Amino acid sequence: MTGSGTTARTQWILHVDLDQFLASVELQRHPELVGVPVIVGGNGDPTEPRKVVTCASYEAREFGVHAGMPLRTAARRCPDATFLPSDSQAYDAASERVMGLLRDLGHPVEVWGWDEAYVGARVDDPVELARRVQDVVATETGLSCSVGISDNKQRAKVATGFGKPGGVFALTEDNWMTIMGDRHVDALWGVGPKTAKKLAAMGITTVADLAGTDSAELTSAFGPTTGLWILLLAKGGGDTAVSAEPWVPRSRSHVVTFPQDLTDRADMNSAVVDLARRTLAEVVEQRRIVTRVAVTVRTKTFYTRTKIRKLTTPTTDLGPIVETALDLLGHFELDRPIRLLGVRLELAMDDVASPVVAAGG
DNA sequence: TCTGGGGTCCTAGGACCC
DNA sequence: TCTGGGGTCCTAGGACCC
Repeated sequence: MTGSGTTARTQWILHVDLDQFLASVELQRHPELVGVPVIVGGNGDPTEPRKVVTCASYEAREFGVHAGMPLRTAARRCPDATFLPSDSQAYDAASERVMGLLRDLGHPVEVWGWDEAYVGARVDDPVELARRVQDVVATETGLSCSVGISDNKQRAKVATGFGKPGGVFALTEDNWMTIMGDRHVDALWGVGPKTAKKLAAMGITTVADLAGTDSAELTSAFGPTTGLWILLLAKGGGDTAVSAEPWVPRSRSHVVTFPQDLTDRADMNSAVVDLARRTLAEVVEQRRIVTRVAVTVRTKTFYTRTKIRKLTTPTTDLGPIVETALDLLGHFELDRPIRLLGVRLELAMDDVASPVVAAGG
């Protein structure tokens, strides 16, 4: 395919991550808030219990506010912050615009949620491309993004962290171990607190430690897939494929945390029916078929369990889905106050209608 | 001022069949 | 009669991520 004069260029992977995405979208609508702490979450009421921060602006982060923190804690830490309700439609629209701009660059784009995407590109100068991405996004949308550069997704993602906010950073074979070797294993994308603790018990605390561990030791502790995977991550490896194919969801779910715990069985039933109905409506809209139904229960003490059952026949009918969900609910001990209920519908992956091939791009 | 919501993937173990 | 072992399907639970 490629002659010696035009040897295949490196396939670079750029990880594009929008900075403080939700807060930035809000700042565009409320320019008077630029430069002051902004906290997005819940209904925008900082006194509301059982609601958490979805996104904190950099100014709010200075006060120790971060995503996942209860709004009431955030209000205590940063009383002067402006609290705004989460407006998913606005974020959807902003995200679509950005992803469209990325696609217009002519390289495959793999979307990873609202505010992240991978761009795969065989170019000589990935830094130049990264700058161009930032430029186009800033010019067309006013949003700032950080870009990580590498030759696989995981390393590119880690690189982005060094570029935030608004910067570009490349991590490659040449600088990986120099930069990452002494860092704690949880700096790797995919190594969380549990794995880190288990590794620490094995005497492995840094990325370099992990990279130098015998694979047999890791596979016996973590299983054949996970063991080899975290070893690869420590060595700077990862997924090298960027797919522009539209993602086909495996499941659709909704959960609800009640403002006050439920103790009445009839209330629990109606909540589950409502969750199933809403979730199924979205599944049907996507022209998908349900194969399994799962129900999640969380008690007052945060004890959380899920029961799941395969349907005798894949279906889009509400009847058997609700019946299954209620039956699963009935298999829990419901004598304790219930904090959260959830319904997840798992979807048939075969016979998924192929995406319509657009005639005109 | 306790701990949201939406996802994916992997592993373990029991049941069942050959 | 007793025993070994592979393969598959299913559910529960864990871990991680944004």
